[in-house]
Amino acid sequence: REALASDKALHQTNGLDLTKWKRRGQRRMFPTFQVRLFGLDPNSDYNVQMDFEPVDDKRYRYSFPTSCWVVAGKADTHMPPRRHVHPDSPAKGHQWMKQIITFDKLKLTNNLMDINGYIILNSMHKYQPRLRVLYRPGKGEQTEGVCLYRTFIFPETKFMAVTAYQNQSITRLKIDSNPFAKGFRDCDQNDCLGMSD
Amino acid sequence: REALASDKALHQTNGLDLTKWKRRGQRRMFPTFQVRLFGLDPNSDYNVQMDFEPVDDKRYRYSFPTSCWVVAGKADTHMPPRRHVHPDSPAKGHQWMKQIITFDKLKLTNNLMDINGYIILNSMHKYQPRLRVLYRPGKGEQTEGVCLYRTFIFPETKFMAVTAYQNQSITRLKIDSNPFAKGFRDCDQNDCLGMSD
DNA sequence: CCCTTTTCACCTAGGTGGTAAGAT
DNA sequence: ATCTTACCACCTAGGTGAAAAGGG
Repeated sequence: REALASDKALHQTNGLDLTKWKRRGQRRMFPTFQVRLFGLDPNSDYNVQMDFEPVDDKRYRYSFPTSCWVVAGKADTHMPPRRHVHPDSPAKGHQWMKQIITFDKLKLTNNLMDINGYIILNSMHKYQPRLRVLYRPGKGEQTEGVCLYRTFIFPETKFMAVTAYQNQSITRLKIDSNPFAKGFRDCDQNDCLGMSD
Repeated sequence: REALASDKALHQTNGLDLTKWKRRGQRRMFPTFQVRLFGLDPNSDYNVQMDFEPVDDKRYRYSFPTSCWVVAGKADTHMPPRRHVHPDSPAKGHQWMKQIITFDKLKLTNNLMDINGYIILNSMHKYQPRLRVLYRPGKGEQTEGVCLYRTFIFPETKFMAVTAYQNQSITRLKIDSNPFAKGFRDCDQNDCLGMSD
């Protein structure tokens, strides 16, 4: 059951294009990581970032008979972790707090040679997204030059990186909930009778 | 001839949609205002902005017989001018200087009730775009709280605001140079034989 | 009559999973 | 056998001028 919750956040780091080398192998996260911040100093500058921590030292495979992810050996060597800086950074505390922060520009890839600054993950490995809030001391402030930050982890956002979906119910979930996958929806569902359009 | 140069920057503040009230009457500037900055302090924060100044107190109309803009009376009352802050603001001097700054998010409207923060212009009036570079003194700095800025004006960027094109050659120029108008191009031109896609 | 608004087909730009071919 | 890559049809989202309709 725990495993199912993780499954829901399963993401794809699939290959694409190659016509433009820049575009090779990159996909968004879906669902998008969103968060709301409280308690910042309204008039100070903050940087908001995300990174991805390997959950364990294992490689997984999907067992179809049991519909479960099972350990399939030791982890591949991980790349030095990259950080995705939220594009609104830097911004004042009051700007960060006044609305939900959405990481919809964050892109994942399994291309070790990536030069676009995308987050590099190993397929078939499990990851824990992490939120980082950095305080930027102003000029002349006592702590200038020091980097103060705090890390937030939401265990329910763990997921398995894949290049192709392993679990049919995840595929269906994404098709039903991601607007860009509308073309694959069965319009027999009550979805299409609702107020959607 | 001078008038022709202005003509080239002619823009449209045309109406759209209305299904979404938010979307009523707004168009981009084309060609986009672009600029390159030098001589900033690399490690200080700057805001980069644009606004639009009425060139004179006149209203114009287009004389088809003479293919010229002619004065057609006194100017309508202008709205208090809005400022478009470049979305990368604030940023350090070295970030502004390392590449061309493009104002492609700037939108014009003639909707006096606009609530989106778009630039409000009067149709059939002449405008001068202005660039503003604001220096933001850091915390504890001597000039903190004071707003230091410099204004840059490029006379060749003056233009007439319109809701519909008056001059056929402007229409042709835009169709030929704006990628979004590709559907209106005559493919008899040598354009289509070139290395364009 | 002159200008503005609305709607439209046709683009750019880019995010989906399916699918077949490729790689190991 | 298992996972990855490349390509595709089909979407979302939004920027074009043409043309018809609207308004003073």
